[in-house]
Amino acid sequence: MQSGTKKDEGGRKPRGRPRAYEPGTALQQATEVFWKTGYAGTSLDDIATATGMNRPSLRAAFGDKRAIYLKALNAYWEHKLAAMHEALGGDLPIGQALMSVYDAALSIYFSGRGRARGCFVVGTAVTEAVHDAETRRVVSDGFRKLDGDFAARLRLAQEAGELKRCADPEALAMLATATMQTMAIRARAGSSREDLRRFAEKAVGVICG
Amino acid sequence: MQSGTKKDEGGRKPRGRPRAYEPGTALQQATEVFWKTGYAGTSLDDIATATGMNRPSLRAAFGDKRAIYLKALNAYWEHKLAAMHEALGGDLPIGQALMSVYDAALSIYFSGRGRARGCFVVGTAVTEAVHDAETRRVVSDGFRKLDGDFAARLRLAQEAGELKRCADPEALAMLATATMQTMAIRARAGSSREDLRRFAEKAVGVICG
DNA sequence: CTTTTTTTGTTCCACTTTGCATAAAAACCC
DNA sequence: GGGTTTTTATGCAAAGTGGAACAAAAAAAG
Repeated sequence: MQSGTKKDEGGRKPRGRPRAYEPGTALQQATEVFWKTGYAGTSLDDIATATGMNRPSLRAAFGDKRAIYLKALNAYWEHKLAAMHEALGGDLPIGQALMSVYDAALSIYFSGRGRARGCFVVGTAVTEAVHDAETRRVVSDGFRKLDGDFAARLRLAQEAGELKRCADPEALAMLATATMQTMAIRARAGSSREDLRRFAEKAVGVICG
Repeated sequence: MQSGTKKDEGGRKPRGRPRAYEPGTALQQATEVFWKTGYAGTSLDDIATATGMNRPSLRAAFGDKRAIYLKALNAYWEHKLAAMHEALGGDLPIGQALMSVYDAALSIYFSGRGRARGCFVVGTAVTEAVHDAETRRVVSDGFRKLDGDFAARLRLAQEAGELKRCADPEALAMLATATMQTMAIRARAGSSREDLRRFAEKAVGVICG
């Protein structure tokens, strides 16, 4: 059944009629729709239109609407956390490392055509988190990881003498996450990318101050 | 038509059959439902059940679904901003003033029965803000006012010597708003009230630091 | 070429949702 | 009490939504 990719990587093609879509691309297109109009505001017809698939194919590929959303949510977190991790990973000074994180975040928040959609999690999953336990778990796990990545990097900076001895890396990490979240919210509320970047610079100043 | 309250405050009762509901209460009950399941996730039947009204009465009283939501959103902002303003207004030291703001926010985020719903704006309106211009305007106006209130109070603190001379009140104000927003998000994602309050104390320490 | 396998595309069904139309009810005014 | 006004309550029609059934299509395997 849901055996993931049935593509035979060894060159041998699978047996039946070939798929008219690419699962990864289709999930990405589904994500775009959810991202813009939210989980409840998106219908399967909307997703079918966006992917070029029809509903039975959608169901066969990803399951029902909630399953599609959860797959989109997990894929988004994976992508986003990888981008954050990479931006934090270089050997830049802590302030520049944080700014590269926020620049990466802005690239995501202002991606796609049309109005900025901010963060997929903040903009859509947080709404569902109250009444959907699985979504709530995925959301909180993701933010926990984000806090953890920031905290680890900030501890490193503190050991390197870039931060005050009395600073609390865990608290600063949550503020770093908060900065990212407020940028996501404000992007969705209409703030310009330039304004948000200026704010990020000031926030980094306070955090590293 | 939509002349607002038709109640004759002078004691004389209005002409027709009396209303079986109180508009303010009904709007509050509608807010509760939207707060929990979001705009798109709430049907008029849900609202009718929550208010005890039937749909035609709902329509006559508040208009269609979007109109009900916008009224709920405006009423929420009014209440929330008043609470924030009042918490900031006392003559407490800046750190305590900020904490009383966050305590007031937590009271709202953890109000009602069942799981914490966080902030109505962050939890529901932000989702709609991308594709609904009016919602987007109301959301951004509210956050702008919040930033402004924080900034005014922080400027006062700076003049009183409670903050460093080099501090940037506008930037700190946005961080103060960000702190509130992250608390709203984390409340909805399942964080405990105690954890959030501890985080608020640390955030205040950084902001006033 | 036929069979088998897998996906596609059409169609249908049950349910929900919204808006409206219309009747019934409850109050005041004469 | 009868008429007027305003609200409540019931019901209906049209559109939307999610799910599933089924035949057609496309490819490999024999």
